[in-house]
Amino acid sequence: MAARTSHRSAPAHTHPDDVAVQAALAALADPVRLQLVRELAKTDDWTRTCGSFDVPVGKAACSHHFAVLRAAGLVEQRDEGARRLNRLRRAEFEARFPGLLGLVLREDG
Amino acid sequence: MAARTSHRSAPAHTHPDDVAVQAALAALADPVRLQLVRELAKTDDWTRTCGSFDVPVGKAACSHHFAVLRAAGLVEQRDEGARRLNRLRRAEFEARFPGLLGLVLREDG
DNA sequence: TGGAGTGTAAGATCGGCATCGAACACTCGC
DNA sequence: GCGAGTGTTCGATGCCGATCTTACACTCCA
Repeated sequence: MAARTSHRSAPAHTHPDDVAVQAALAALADPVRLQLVRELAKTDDWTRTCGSFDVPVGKAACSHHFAVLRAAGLVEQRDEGARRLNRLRRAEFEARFPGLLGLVLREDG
Repeated sequence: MAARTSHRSAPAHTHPDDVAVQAALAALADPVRLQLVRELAKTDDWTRTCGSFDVPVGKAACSHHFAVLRAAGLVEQRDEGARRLNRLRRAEFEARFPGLLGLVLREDG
């Protein structure tokens, strides 16, 4: 199994190509998830852990939101030791839904 | 009151500029509303009435959905006699959320 | 090996939204 | 005026999703 840092089962990912427009919109229509995506976009890939976000919800809810973002093809997760690192799938998502990520990351409401 | 065809109170409209991204996404994340927008895009402006859509819901729900689309700056309505005609606000919405309407109107899921 | 830190899973609760049925308002043609 | 057609509003209902608490699994480090 090569150089795996973790023995935890890797989370199931969905490629943006397999995501319906409606699912993508629904994923981004939630305020908490919107904040997660925006904060995630501000930092480098594989630097933010699930619990490092300043969201007004508990860790269980936060974990749930990341599962939704994963299913929508918006984020990718990788285990590194006890932590689960995240990455925004900019390129793939942009290829599937051109412009959508840009709209969401704009400053204005 | 000039040349009004109707005496019914005109529905309240919201300009896309006053709509938050999240509200726009939420409006389009519903399957029925998505269908309404798509069908509306296929025909000329001011030709479709509220009840002329083949949606799997009653007229009360349909009326509600049009109110949501109106509040999201997606459609404009105009009374003409007993009927309420609709128009997709392509240009204004495109100016506010570039590319979003195009994504939604694409053929693929 | 034990404790701290991190994330997930399960079960319960709660609120919001989509929907419906019925009643009402308005317009048009007879 | 009356009936048909069209659309909105109201109240009630049902369901899905967001959230919490608790418990569990896993990793790291002392």
